[in-house]
Amino acid sequence: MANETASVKPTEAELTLLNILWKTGPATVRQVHDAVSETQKTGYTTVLKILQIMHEKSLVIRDESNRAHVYAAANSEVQTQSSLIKDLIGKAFGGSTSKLVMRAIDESTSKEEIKDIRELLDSLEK
Amino acid sequence: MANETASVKPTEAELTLLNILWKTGPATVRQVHDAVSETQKTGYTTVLKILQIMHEKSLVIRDESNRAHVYAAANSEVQTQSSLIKDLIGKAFGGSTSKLVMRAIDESTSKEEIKDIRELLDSLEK
DNA sequence: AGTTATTTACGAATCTTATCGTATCGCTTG
DNA sequence: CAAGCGATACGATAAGATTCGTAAATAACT
Repeated sequence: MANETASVKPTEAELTLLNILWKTGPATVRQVHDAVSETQKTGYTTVLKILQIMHEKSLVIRDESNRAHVYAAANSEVQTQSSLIKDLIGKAFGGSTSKLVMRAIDESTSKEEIKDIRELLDSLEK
Repeated sequence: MANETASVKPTEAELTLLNILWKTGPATVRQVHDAVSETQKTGYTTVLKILQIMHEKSLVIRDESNRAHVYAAANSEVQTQSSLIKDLIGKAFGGSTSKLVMRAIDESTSKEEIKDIRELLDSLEK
């Protein structure tokens, strides 16, 4: 029972490319490469290869109707974030969401952020 | 400037062993292997090897005074959890703690956990 | 002491990630 | 049409993770 949708965990390099795709929307290899090049030095074919592998894993979908294929993230940013968090909660927090949250929030969390979180709690309890 | 202390990110298998060491305290390879065997089938030498590698990476310390070396986690569970969360926040949440927290808390979070989190927020605002 | 059991050390085999070079394909343009 | 440019495909390489078998060392037992 191979999972076709949300189960594949992106690697670090893959997550970098996904972040770009979520931000810019569907993009060609060149566009992704240009974007990633602003912060890293990575070869064009490296980006191409990673996108091809991501396509095999169904982490991205691609439109091949033009010569330059257009790639897009297969899952939403929210979906992926949720799955990454669940993974971490399971592996490092004994399955306890509150433990993770308590560890995430610390002195450096701003009052603004605390307010946001409190409002979320309020809305959940209804 | 190689980091001697908190910077090495444990792999999945390593995290499994760390969880055991945090729970039981310092332990021999056999004890760790017995513990891990309750939920997985893993060879004794596999556990040994991973612990040796973790020792090279300074993820664990070991006492070699007896024939059966005694391993212990080099960093506390809290330290490691914090560092794993920071890592995830940086890579998948654009550096925003509140985004992570809001994604972590969902319908499945129990009232009990929500209460715990709320108390933490209260204590932080003082 | 000699045999057995336990442990560490070493290294091989496999898999995955990450990175690129080279080849090739298909347009575009002179 | 031929040459060149921009793209994909393919394969090679190197490093890290994971697994385990075998050998060697040490302790324990009869």
